[in-house]
Amino acid sequence: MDFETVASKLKVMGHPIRLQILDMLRRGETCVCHIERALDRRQAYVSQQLMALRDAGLVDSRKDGLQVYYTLIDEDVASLLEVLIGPMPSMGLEKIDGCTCPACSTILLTEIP
Amino acid sequence: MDFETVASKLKVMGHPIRLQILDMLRRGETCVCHIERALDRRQAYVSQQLMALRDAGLVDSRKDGLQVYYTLIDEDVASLLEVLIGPMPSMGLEKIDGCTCPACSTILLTEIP
DNA sequence: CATCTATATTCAAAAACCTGAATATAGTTT
DNA sequence: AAACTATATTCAGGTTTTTGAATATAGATG
Repeated sequence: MDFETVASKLKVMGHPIRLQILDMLRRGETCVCHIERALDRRQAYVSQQLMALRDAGLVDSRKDGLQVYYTLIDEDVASLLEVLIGPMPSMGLEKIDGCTCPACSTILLTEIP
Repeated sequence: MDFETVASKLKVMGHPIRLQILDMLRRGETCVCHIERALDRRQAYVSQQLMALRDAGLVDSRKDGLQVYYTLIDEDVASLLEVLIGPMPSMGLEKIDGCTCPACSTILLTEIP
């Protein structure tokens, strides 16, 4: 892997929102709506950053019904984040209210008696 | 260390020439003339990139006579390069002919009988 | 001290990036 | 099929990066 390639990977990562998205993805596959809520950014904006990450080959996406789920596919990213940010936050996705994705609505249902 | 800070560090590293300079510095303290030759870039250009690295707090410089020597001071950088580029190239500076720095001229002298 | 050498800084124009706004698409539900 | 929902894409502007050219500085040397 030449310097040019490595540099462009670092460049894509060198953006606060994209970095935070990558950090979220460490927990595992995450849908767009979830990222949107967690970061409190408009949908189009999040989607743009996800596109950048996809174009750079750092993440991949999978469609399931209306939701689109993103995953880390670049092996270096996790190692880099480990160095820079520390160990991965607890495994599994954190629930966010206001988020309507399947993962989040599961507990919302159980919480409404 | 927040995402903003980490992102700006990655951003500075996300540049092919700066990345290559950082890679060179893994071998140890290196003078500007040496970097200049190794990368075959004009002096002013190299100096500009060194300034960027200095401003970002990744390297430090020390003046000795006419030469200025640069060193890695950010601990993360070495780890990141290890992940991205692989193990550090053989320790100690590689000699370059045409380079007039003390380290290089030592052998040049011994080579001229 | 005049000059040379190694390095640093300033400036400006072109290129690239960032992001908001508007709009498009694909799947879902009624 | 019409309306809705989640996500994607396009476009345009403003700002920042990038890099070449010119110039400045600090230390060495004659």
